[in-house]
Amino acid sequence: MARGKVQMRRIENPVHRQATFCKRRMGLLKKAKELSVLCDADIGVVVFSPHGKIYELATNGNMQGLIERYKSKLPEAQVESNEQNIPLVTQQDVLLLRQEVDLLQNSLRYMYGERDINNMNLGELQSLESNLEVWVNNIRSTKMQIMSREIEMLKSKEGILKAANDILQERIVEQSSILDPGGNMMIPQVPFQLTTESNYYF
Amino acid sequence: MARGKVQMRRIENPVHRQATFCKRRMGLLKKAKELSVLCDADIGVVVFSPHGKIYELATNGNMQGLIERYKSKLPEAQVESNEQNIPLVTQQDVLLLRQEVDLLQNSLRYMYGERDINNMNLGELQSLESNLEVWVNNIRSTKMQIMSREIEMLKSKEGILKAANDILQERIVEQSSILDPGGNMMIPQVPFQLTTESNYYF
DNA sequence: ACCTATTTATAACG
DNA sequence: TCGTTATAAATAGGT
Repeated sequence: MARGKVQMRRIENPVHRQATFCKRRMGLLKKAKELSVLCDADIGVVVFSPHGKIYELATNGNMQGLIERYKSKLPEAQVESNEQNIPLVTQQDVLLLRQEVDLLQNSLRYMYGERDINNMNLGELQSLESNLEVWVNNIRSTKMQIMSREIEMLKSKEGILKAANDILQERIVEQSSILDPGGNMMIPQVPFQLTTESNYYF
Repeated sequence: MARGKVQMRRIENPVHRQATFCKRRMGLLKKAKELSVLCDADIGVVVFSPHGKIYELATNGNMQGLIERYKSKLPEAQVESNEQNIPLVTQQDVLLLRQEVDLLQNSLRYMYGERDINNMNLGELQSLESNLEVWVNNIRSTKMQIMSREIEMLKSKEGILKAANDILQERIVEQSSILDPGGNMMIPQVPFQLTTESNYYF
């Protein structure tokens, strides 16, 4: 895909093949994560390298759950397997339970992981905690931005009002010199109140 | 990835989300096929849409086979934990879990209901921030509970092991005085290794 | 592992 | 969903 189109067949050079495997494997998992996040989907990916090594991704953090969900949604799989003689009632009950669990997991996604106190996973909690902290930090920085913006706006408002005030003052001085050429009347020297006039300028 | 960078979070507009889901799903499966062909790897991909529809790819044409292969390569710890711990879930655990679930769902609903941090006002941000902080604190206290429990367990384990060790030592002294009444033989004074014996007590 | 020229994927729009 | 196109991302080949 770069520096030359690639033919869609097995790369014969083992070094090239290994390098491409590494790069594209990472790309594939990244794409899977992105699809999951953007579109609210649960995704499982398993990659077996030619040497048998496993690379996997389960966007809900639990491949077993995905596999069971997969099996439960595929009628053919059960017909195919040798478990036809197991009582149907039990099977259906299990399926219903699984679906319920899946729904819960779907709603909770990443912060899920502490279903059994005896079996809680510290690592998952840790990761959830830091995710939330990133989230809180984002909110705080957004708040800062909003407040900065308001401050900027108020400052510029202040500048404009001051200028308007100056103009009004001048005009008053003009008018009073016309009405009272001798300058004997008392003219208030304080600026006009700003709060009322400000609405005309915004 | 085109006509504008995309933020890595759930697409809120349902129409856009569906369109993106369709395109990216196809892209993901294509990438998986390519990796498989180019690098001679076996790959399984399962995608659950938010509405529960399944899209899948198994490069060897047989997802069941890939699943079996996946399971056979896993450390048995997971299978073991699944089968052992399900019976241990108590009513209390379920209640606690439900409460936790409610809290999480409320936070989530609040978040997603507001679409996007950038469109929230200061008051909403403030409220969301404190919700998240409650959440983080709950997680921290849960972590503390887990760790306390582990510490308790390790301590009691230690006590039992020490007692067992003492008993074993006594027995050795008895035996050696029978075998060697004169006390001329060298008797090792170090305790037996605990790691092996401990398995009999747990 | 890092660097870019290029190919691919895809967001926005109709 | 399908087509188009401008642009972001992935990555092949090289160092």
